[in-house]
Amino acid sequence: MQSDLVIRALAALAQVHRLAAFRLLVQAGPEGMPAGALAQALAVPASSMSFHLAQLANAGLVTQRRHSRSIVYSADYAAMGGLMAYLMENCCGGEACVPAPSCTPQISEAKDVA
Amino acid sequence: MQSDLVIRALAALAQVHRLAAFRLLVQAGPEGMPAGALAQALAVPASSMSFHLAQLANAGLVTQRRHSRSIVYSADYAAMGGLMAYLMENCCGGEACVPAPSCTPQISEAKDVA
DNA sequence: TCCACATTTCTATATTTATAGAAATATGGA
DNA sequence: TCCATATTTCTATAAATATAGAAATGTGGA
Repeated sequence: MQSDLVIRALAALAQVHRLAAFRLLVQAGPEGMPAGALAQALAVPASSMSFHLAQLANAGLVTQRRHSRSIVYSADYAAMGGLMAYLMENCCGGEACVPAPSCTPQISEAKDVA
Repeated sequence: MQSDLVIRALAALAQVHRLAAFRLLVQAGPEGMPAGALAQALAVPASSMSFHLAQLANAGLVTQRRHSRSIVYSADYAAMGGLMAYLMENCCGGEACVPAPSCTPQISEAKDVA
């Protein structure tokens, strides 16, 4: 993960609605949630939610796939791990640091994660 | 760590100079670096560097202490850990997740970390 | 084909953030 | 006390971002 992407990822997360949406997706797991459900959960107009989801996607933090009329978003766990790794890099000059974390869920029934 | 602080921390890191400065501080360890050295390392005017450092401090990501004429900044490792923990919270619905990382350096000679 | 639904793209406006020079503040030494 | 250094605060300007209505797009059912 390079600097520019990291900046975009951090900027994407540094906004109330996007942070909330991302966390909902993180907690939802690989199955994800449709845009409308996110908009409703956060009480944000559809067009605004779309704007925010586009930024999360642009930063590589979420993926999207169409499921019938809905567009379902899922958190990209690898991207999240990469972001953390970048922030921790060479922590304390490389001494006594915990290795970068990762969250790799066992894919249960949602194998079609785009 | 609560939502508002997390937003501020993410926003603080989502800027080239601040991300670079923070990473320099992370790598510098508890000893930290004076504002001037950071400004020089990043080729940024002193007033701009000061502006950016103030935001990192406001987000709780760095601490500052005066050392003679210089003001020395250090990364706050606990804050960084807290930020990561927040992002990972309830990852995958709480299943099969790595515990939140932390970087707790063994304080060598810099015991005066404000 | 026509219509309802889910979402996005377009648009304009309001708000926030970055930038860096100049002036102000604090520290230490001559 | 006076001066040089290190940094911050003040200021104005430039640039990026958030907001949400309205219109456009894609999907599926009657």
